[in-house]
Amino acid sequence: MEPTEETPRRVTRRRVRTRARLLDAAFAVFAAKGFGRVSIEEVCEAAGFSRGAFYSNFATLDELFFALYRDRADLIAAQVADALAQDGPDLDVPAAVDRVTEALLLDVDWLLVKTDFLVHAARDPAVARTLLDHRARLREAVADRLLRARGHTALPAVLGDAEGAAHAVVAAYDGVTTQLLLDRDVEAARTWLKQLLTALLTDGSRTPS
Amino acid sequence: MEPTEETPRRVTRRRVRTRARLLDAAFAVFAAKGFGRVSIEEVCEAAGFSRGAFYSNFATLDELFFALYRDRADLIAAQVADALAQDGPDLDVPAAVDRVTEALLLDVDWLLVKTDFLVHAARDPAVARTLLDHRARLREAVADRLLRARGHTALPAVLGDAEGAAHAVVAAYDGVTTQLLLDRDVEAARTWLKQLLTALLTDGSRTPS
DNA sequence: CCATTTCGATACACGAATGTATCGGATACA
DNA sequence: TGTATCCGATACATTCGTGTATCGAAATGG
Repeated sequence: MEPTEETPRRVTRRRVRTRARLLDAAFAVFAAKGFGRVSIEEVCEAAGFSRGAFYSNFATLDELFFALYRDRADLIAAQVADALAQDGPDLDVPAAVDRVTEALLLDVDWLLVKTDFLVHAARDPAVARTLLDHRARLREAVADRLLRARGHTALPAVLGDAEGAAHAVVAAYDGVTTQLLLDRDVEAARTWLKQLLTALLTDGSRTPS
Repeated sequence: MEPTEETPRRVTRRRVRTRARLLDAAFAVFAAKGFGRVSIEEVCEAAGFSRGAFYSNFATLDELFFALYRDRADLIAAQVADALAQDGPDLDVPAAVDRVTEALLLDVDWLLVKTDFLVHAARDPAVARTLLDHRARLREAVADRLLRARGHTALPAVLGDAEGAAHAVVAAYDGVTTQLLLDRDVEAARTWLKQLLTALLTDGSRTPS
């Protein structure tokens, strides 16, 4: 199953542009109808192409989906890394929590597609491994950040080391995401996530604001 | 769109049995392949029926899916309610946490189907409302339970009232579920959920065991 | 035990989506 | 600008799933 690079065929400008247009259109269509209910033709139509364009760039809809996820996930990961590294080596956790929250809960459409991908991965061990790796990297970044903040803010309490705390952060994010998918209230989700993270990352004996 | 009960047609024994067999088969097939990738015929084949049986009992695959979710969700809800009401009016939270955790994270297949349903609901406001109601009831049960335990165990710290704490419990459950779908490690998920809930529901200044 | 109703199997027609093969126009490069 | 290559459109064959109509058998109730 080698998807896209067997013979490293010459990448023309036109090719990358149509590929990008296909991916963008696919994102919109997937978000609107769900991966399971989308046909190749719908994606092409949304992109303003015929199926010929699709088969010239991808072998199957799954392959496109995978590429789509990969691109966007990398983008989000970069944004989060940015938000984490924003301030200098010394800092307070609450501010970082704010920034990360904004970055993570930006776009409901992305959450929809991401969840579709999760469902996909849950039944394909190879895909699952990819997703697990992404998550592990995210946790690592968070853990590093928490270690850097050690001493400035109260340490997590019952969760063990920084790695455990990072695990909790990701779990909180996933949990809030689920609710957000149902009620579509981004603002509520953000404040709620901030609250949860605060509860998890600061000593319970100290009540903030 | 009246699904099953227009004329309250006589429910024969045979009918309920085949309906049950169809639902069971559907559960297995949905869990294995995902709702989006399953055809009516596959379900019938798995149940040992022909498509005639299906169309005699359901109008569409969505309708079957909905019925399936409803049945199982009610069942789980009852189990959780049981686990919550288990001990008398006085009690410690940790024990309840243990029991609820066992009830909630029992079967990965169910989590798979439930997530499929979530994806479904995320794009259909009517279905979303149903799911939100389920979740609201669950939260309510948890909140009641927490209120009953008030005074016996340290109150939640930064989450506000019992309702807020219940919200956090559900979020933790959802978060752990996501990870479990990927690594399929039920035991790890259980201990991890217990840990999270403990962190959320007990005063952070007290380190358990 | 018979008559009637109900249920599920079978057969058929239809529509939708897929994949492929071919062709014409655009693009890159000299 | 000319030419060779690449790419996307079009047309076609095929498969797959759906929905319906009909029929025989089993179950129900008197």
